[in-house]
Amino acid sequence: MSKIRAAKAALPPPECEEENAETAPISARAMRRPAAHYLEALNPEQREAVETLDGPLLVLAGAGTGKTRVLTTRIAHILSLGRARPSQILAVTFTNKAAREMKHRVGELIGGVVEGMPWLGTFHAIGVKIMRRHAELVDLKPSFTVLDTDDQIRLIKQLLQAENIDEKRWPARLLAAMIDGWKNRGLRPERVPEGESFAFANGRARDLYAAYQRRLKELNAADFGDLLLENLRLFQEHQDVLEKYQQRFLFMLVDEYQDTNVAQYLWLRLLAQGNGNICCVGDDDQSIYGWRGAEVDNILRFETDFPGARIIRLERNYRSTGHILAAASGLIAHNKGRLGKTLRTDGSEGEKVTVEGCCDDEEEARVIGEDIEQLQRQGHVLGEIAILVRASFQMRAFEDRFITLGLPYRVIGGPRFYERQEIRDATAYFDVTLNPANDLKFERIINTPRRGLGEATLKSLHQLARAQSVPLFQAARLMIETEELKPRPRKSLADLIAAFDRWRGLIDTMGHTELAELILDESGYTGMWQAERSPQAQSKLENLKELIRFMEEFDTLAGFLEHVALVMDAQTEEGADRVNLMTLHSAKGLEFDTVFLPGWDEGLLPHQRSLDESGTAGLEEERRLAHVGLTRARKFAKITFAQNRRNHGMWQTALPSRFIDELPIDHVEVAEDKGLRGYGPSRFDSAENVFADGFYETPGWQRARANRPRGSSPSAPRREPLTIEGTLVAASTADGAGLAIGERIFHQKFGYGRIAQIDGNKLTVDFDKAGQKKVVDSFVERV
DNA sequence: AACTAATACTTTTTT
DNA sequence: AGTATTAGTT
Repeated sequence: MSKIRAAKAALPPPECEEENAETAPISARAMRRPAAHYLEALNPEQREAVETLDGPLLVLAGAGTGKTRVLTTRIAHILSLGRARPSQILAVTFTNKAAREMKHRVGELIGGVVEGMPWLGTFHAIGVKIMRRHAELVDLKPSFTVLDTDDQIRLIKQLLQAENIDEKRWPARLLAAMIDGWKNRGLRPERVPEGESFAFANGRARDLYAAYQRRLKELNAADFGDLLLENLRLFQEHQDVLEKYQQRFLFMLVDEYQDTNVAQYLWLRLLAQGNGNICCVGDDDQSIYGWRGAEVDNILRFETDFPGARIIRLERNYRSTGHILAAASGLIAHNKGRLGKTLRTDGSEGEKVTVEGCCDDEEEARVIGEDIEQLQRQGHVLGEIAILVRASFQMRAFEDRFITLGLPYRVIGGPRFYERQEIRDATAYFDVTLNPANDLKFERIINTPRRGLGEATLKSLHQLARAQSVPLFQAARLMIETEELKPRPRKSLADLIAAFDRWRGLIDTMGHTELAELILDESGYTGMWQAERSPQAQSKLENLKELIRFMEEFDTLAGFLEHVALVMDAQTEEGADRVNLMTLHSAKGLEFDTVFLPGWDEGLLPHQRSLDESGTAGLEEERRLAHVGLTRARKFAKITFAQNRRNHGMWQTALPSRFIDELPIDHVEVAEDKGLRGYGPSRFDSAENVFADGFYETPGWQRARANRPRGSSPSAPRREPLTIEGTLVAASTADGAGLAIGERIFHQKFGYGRIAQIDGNKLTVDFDKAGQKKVVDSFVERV
């Protein structure tokens, strides 16, 4: 042990023994491996990026060039050289997923779990951590709560009401977005430009922003923007605190640097003024979050911002075949403001990028659905196929189609787990139990489920709370002692207060998961969903169960709540073999063998709104989006466009995207005369297949047959229930088919309906709400 | 306070 | 077209 410690600064002898693997410090464990081991896996540029440890470094890492590998190896290298302890490395990412991935991969490199990297996390998670330690310096208590967007809007609404501002003309959302924008740019209320203040309520925006900040402090709360902006203020106003962190962080690493906003940039720069060992990894060609405050300029200006900076370009692409890479490069070359990289590959040319025009979005879904079935027949794995759309409304056509085909798919992205109504309601209950002064949460659930405490009651509570300057909960406690409320609400409110008091009393004696269940049960919250027989109610109950399961990973209720707002994201269950459906934005950082890119229509892929709002800059960002989409593909990419699209009710005719014409012709193949397929009434599309040979071999049919409880061959693989957004959508009917025309059925996605026609295992159902749909029988249950 | 009818809104998403 | 929120009614 001591021998290893003594050898810290030197390279370890190769014959270093594998003793004390559990107890040895990470750096020591890392040293057991010969240094060359991990460095040899890198190409020269990557290796240079890993070994250039001192001074500012910008790694321009094009798509698929091993960006994460560089970051993780660099961390391992620093540790292995003994240049820093794990706690002296700051590594920031944008998403929890990226942070987890990095932690995992560093762990793999140095052979063990990285318990000791306390400063590897998202900007926000690290921001909270620092702010809790110095809360008083930014006018908060260390126990401050982090507001989610819902709470934020609610608070702003109250503010607008108090100021008598017409919410119709000046929606709370707009102000919330403006405040968010200012925070992203590092602007505190007093610094908001006069002109921008006039964009809301005749120039009152700045004052409202200031009032909002005051309310936050009163509530002992911070919103997401504050986690950065207040942190920045902390560093700016307290030199001693800043210096402490400057000294602590010997090395800084930043992932996805092209996505940083001004506040993040200023924060990073302050910290980097310590020893200057900052390494930013990014790709200006993948900056797609400009609308959210990201500044491409940050990456373009790196050399000026960090004097003496080195820039290393990673241009060897290990992901895509030649044609795909060439098509993507040709496209992105049309952008003006870029640092410029030339991606190249040593791999094969592969197949050209296919382009196919469709007459409308339904045909688009049908064409892609057929292609996927074809691929599946050829033995492709569904999980290696992705459909990347520009806007989420495009997903509907695909979901409908896949449900009809019985093709398993999963939606990635979508509303995040903790953002869902039921999860927020449940956590609001837990929050109030722990902290009755949390007005926003209390207000959220005071009448959920309905307990007769509506607007009128809430209004008088607010009045009393304001008059006495006490939290709502306290006001409620006082009010039930008075005659102000009518008997019924008074009783109801008294019961609620008593219940919360009782739950609070149980915190120390009861296990936190049991307590959570008890709260949801006794409050009537679970009962509320059980009583509702809607397609969503069941999945909401499932989600609540999932929430309880998730809680088990924490020691206390408080510990759980601390993490829930920042860290909890949709659990994307891996493993099950499904087609991936997501937006281009959420596809960044992922890769698939086969990628379908539907909706390359003028007005949708260069999105009209983006063009209108940001002109050329908007167009370039849209082009980067297209580039991100193409570069997700390893072997096969297909672009489609639809001439007609039913957007919001109206049929709109669109031209093919200008980006299609910008693709270098040598690497593109236009799929022609396939246009004939799918013409004619869509409901016959499966019927026509009955006569085509091979119908009984289509994967959809086989899947469906394999799923039939009886009469299927025992060896047939059983399909897992289809899930959407992580929730159970269809479980196979246990007691077999035997459904008859005219029967009432229930479908998890479409709701209730009546069977109109039966064709083998495929049912045509007239749904009460969703209209006529074709579904596979195993997706419905009898009612 | 709860229900129903009318009206507005619809890019992308993290934390 | 569809939903989500709001205003008006019971």
